[in-house]
Amino acid sequence: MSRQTRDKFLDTAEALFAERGFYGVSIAAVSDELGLTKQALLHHFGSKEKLYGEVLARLSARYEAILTAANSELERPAENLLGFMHALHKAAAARPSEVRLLMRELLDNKNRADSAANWYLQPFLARLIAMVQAVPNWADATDAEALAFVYQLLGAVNYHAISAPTLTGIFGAGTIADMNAAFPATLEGLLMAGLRARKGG
Amino acid sequence: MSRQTRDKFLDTAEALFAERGFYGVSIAAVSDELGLTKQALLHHFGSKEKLYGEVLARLSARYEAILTAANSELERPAENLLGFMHALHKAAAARPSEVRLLMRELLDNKNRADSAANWYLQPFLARLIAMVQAVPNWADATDAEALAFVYQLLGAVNYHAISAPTLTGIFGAGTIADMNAAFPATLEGLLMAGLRARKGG
DNA sequence: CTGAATACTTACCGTTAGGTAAGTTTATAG
DNA sequence: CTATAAACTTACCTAACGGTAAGTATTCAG
Repeated sequence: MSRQTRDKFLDTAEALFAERGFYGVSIAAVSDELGLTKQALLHHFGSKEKLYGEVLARLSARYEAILTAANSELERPAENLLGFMHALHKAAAARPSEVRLLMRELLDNKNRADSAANWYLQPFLARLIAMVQAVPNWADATDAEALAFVYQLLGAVNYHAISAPTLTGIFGAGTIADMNAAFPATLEGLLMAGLRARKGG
Repeated sequence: MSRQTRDKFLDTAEALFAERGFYGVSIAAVSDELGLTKQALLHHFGSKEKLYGEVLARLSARYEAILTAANSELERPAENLLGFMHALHKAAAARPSEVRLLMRELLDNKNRADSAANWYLQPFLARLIAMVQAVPNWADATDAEALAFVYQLLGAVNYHAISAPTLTGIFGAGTIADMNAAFPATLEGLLMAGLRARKGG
């Protein structure tokens, strides 16, 4: 019974934090959504900060899983990287609120040394750098160069993921549905062409 | 005299909103930074919402200027697009807090129909779509396809711009300085290769 | 010297925030 | 049947929030 309520709190908090940010959400708003009082929430999590921490930890675990799952074909580095980017895009499209939350954390953690972003991003990015350097063309690239490249792709995926509401407001649902449909192919073109571009494209 | 204080308020508010978001900043925090009371701020701007609106309006005007400035060589569409992306990246690198603020607005404006993002982004994106379609390879691309492409580049630039603090925390200042140095060339490779990739790359 | 406007300040108000204290209800183990 | 613990609630506290009201100090035109 406890597990159920706890998880419901985490689900609701995740959605609200993604939508309005840490300071934009009160613990009363979270508990109201479940028909409970804020003291019920405090009973389970102790404080708002701890609730937020648990939300981020859960999110980090999910990304860890995507990373592990997409890491199958080590003998074909370019395809592996491509597969990973597609998996990331798919996950981002399926759960845009997760990306919104991660983006907020990226913006907010500037002055928080103990931030979640640091420990979930580090292995994640290290792995991606290695994947880029596994591609023949990029074998001699420095970490910084590989990071610059892969971070651009990450930015392309994540920025797109958080933009749907705004873009729909500007261009209408039809155009944005077409854009989303065109996105994976365009991303693939960008990635593969970018990989080849190094050393005489 | 009034002009000076007003502008100082706007500068301070812009920096703080970029750092902590609308709800994370109190008007007292802004005015304290200038050694004034919050009533001085209210005297000039009326309310916190209006202050925020003026900050966004000023920001929007600056981006308008970048757009106009980088729109010189219309006869060479690919180079024009490239020039624009470089200008955007340069502006983002020079004033990362602006990008942070715009990113927050992109996250927050979901339920605000009258949001600033809508009116500053629309002409901005329309222009970029036209620039992509002016490239021979992309002449027959739909708006949605061109948008998908250009939005990936926008994402690459903006995501990178807000990430410096976090990345520095993970990889150290040296590696990130190298990454920043490598960024324009990598972006150029991605853009040009991506442009060529369409229709048999 | 006077009057009005501008740029502020001190004093205050109602609301909401996160959090504590002290119950009460419910389930379960002995 | 009882004891204990977990899952809550009601009541309350202090601090901070955005904002109003009513000043005061300074500047400057007539």
